[in-house]
Amino acid sequence: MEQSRRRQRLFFQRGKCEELSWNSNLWKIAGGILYFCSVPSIAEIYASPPIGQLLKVEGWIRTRRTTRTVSFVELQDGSTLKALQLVLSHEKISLDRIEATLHTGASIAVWGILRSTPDRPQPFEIEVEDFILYGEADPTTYPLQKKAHSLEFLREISHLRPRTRTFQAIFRIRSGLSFAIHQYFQERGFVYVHTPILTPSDCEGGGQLFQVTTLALEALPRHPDGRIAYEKDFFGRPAYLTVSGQLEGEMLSMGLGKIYTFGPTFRAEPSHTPRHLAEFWMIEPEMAFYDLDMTMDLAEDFLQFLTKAILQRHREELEFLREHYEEKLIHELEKVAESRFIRLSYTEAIDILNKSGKSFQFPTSWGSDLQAEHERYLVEEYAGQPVIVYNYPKEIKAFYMRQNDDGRTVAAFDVLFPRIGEVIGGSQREERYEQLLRRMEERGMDPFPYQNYLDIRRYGSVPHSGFGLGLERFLLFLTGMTNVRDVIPFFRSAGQMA
RNA sequence: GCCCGCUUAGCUCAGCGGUUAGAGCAUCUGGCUGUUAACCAGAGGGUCGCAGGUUCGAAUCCUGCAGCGGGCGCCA
Repeated sequence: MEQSRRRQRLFFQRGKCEELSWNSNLWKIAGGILYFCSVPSIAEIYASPPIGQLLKVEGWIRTRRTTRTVSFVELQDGSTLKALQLVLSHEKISLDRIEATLHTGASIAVWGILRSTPDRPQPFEIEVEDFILYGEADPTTYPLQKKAHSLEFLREISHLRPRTRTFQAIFRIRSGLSFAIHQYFQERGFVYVHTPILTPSDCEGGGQLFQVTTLALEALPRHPDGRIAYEKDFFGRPAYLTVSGQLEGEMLSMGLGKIYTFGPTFRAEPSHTPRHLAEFWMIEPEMAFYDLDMTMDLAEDFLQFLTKAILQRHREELEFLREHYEEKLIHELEKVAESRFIRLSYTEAIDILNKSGKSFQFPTSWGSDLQAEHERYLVEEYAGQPVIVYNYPKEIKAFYMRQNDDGRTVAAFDVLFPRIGEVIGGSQREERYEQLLRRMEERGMDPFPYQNYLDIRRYGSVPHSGFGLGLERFLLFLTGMTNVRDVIPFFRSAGQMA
């Protein structure tokens, strides 16, 4: 911006005017003098309006309103949720040309002077000298209109929904959140590591995996006994898409100290809910020498840092989403950013639920997992703010979580948020070789695929901990959306590839 | 995987056994002293998701299927 404005102040040679083309930033005025136009984004114009200057602006048409002598176009270019009003005098630009081309969704470049309009709803507008059409948008078939559309409808046109302010706001917040996540960890000495996407084992045994193969599915090579001949597959053995980078993250943290992963994760579970995706993004920090309390402190500080970052850096987007989707959005974010999370041991949580006087669909008793209705009660009725539940019964948690001295609980924790439930799950890991092996045997797990994972307990093992944050679920909280399909650009879920 | 709901014009929806299926917005046409979801008038636009059944008669009732949405489970 600064550079292009300086350029505009330079003088240029006299000469004949070039034909306007899409990449032309020249403009001829009376006398045949050629000027360079600056080509600011709409965000730059709002940040520092170059009133009275000749500009070239490019974007997509949001709406057009035509009166007898003049037409108004609202132009958006993605740089801000705000639109730029263009004024087209029918004396300069024929009404026929306007009506033939300037429809909602069409893309154009305009040249014109920025005029201040202090007595109008918008602060300024472009008095258009001329425009060119990049791409038309036939109004009889273009799906988007100037009126609001349902999120369900927009899900069917995932290639066009980035044209809406709703999705511009969401994807800007998603971008800002990703940046803030890196910022938080980088400023605190964490190393960003890339754990593999292709994995050899169905680690954790729980989630269903997507199998990856180069074998011809219609003619699988088989052994005489009918087994599939995986030695002919690409890796010489079965391969899958990762369901978590945690096990590799632990190995990396045993050398690098504090690490985090931030990447895609794949689950082949046919869950038809507003909270599940087959491909989603997860952040998994893993810290050597961290116990459960330190990790819960980190998780709370992390979530508050991210929430504050979005409040500070994405006010415009939050205001838009608050106005159109969730009245309490900013209020909720501020509350989370400011107040300490309530910490309850699992045993305390069960006690509170038992004494609540509520009749739950699933009864609460020590040893059973907390259901969605229980989490909702704890967060929304009991605490009124985020809750961390820790020290769960070992039977309902994963094999790698560290056993507590009581013999019946593990050092696990979940962070429960208003509206979205569990946003973080984490634990101190079992760093003692014998205990880990015994846990796996109790569960009937074959330790063979976990030799490397066990090995790091044999050589220089240390107490360590980590957690996982589901990016899309946290984005539900930050944006006020209620379906994870609306916070990822192109969703993949059971039976659907947007 | 289990349960519930929805599917009518490009979009959002009304009609829920009885003439030729409606509204707003969008589109098109005309009008309008610069509009702000502009406004005013008019026009075009529908195999009422698909298949079958009940009935003198089905958008409407029943069955199956499909798609979408939601609740629960699993989880992040």
